[in-house]
Amino acid sequence: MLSIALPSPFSLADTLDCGQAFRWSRQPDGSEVGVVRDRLVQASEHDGRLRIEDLGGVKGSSPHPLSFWRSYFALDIDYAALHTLYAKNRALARCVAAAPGIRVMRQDFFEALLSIIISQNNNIGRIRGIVERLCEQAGEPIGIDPSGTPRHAFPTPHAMARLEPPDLAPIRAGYRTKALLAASRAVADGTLSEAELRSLPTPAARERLLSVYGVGPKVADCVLLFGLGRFEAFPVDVWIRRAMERHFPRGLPRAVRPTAGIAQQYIFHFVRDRQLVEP
DNA sequence: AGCCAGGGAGTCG
DNA sequence: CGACTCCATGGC
Repeated sequence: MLSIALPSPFSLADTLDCGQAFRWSRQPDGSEVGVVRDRLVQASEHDGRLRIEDLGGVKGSSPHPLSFWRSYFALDIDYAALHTLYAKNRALARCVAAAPGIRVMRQDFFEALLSIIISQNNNIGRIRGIVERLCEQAGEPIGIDPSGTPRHAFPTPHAMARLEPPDLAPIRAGYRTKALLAASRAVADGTLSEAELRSLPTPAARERLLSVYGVGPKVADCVLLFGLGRFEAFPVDVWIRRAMERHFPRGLPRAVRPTAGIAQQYIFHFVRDRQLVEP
């Protein structure tokens, strides 16, 4: 079992349940169980520390080391400094006040890409169902979670690429099926390379994403943010904070950059769902 | 029954 | 480019 000292602010529940990830679920005891890459894990927060217990994984995989979790939960990012920056913008300040412990996680690229395609014109409950059925359909089995449900890893691009639309009928993704397969094939055949995207500046990476069928501006920005860790498109680290201050010495402009708007939108939905503000 | 929910593609002017 | 319309599905 791993134990990690948590920076402040941080909220495990808010981070995992705000709609940026779809494979974690809250347990009756308050802990969170989820599938992360090839492993089933249970996480909980106790007086300033994050506890992570590995519950098994696909054959041949091994538990994630502590360094993985630091990156996954963005524990290296100075959110206190970020919140200071956000205080200058009314909308962002409201987001922070509603759920100050949310962190934008670094998730798996391919999982983020397909999950976000699924999320288009959709709602969180149904998104979670489709994602889970997709994993049952095409992902490697892992084992039984504490609630007795069999869990699977997220499908690999190659496993997805050899499917046809009828194969995906059971997941009931509707018209998103075509886009799921197009994106999967683009990744599987190298047309859309994660390594290349990571090597590209954000605007060029966005263009590459937009060239894939079913990927529009919203999905591209979400993939940059959640699947490629482009926090500079979403100004969450100190380096970018400095860059922003250099470009906007008087503070943030009224219109924040597009990707920041996306994260903001996600958090607003979370806030609305919790009925902390008027719809 | 009708509307809509974390969009995007296709088709018109 | 801007303003449509359609696209499956499921919950309210």
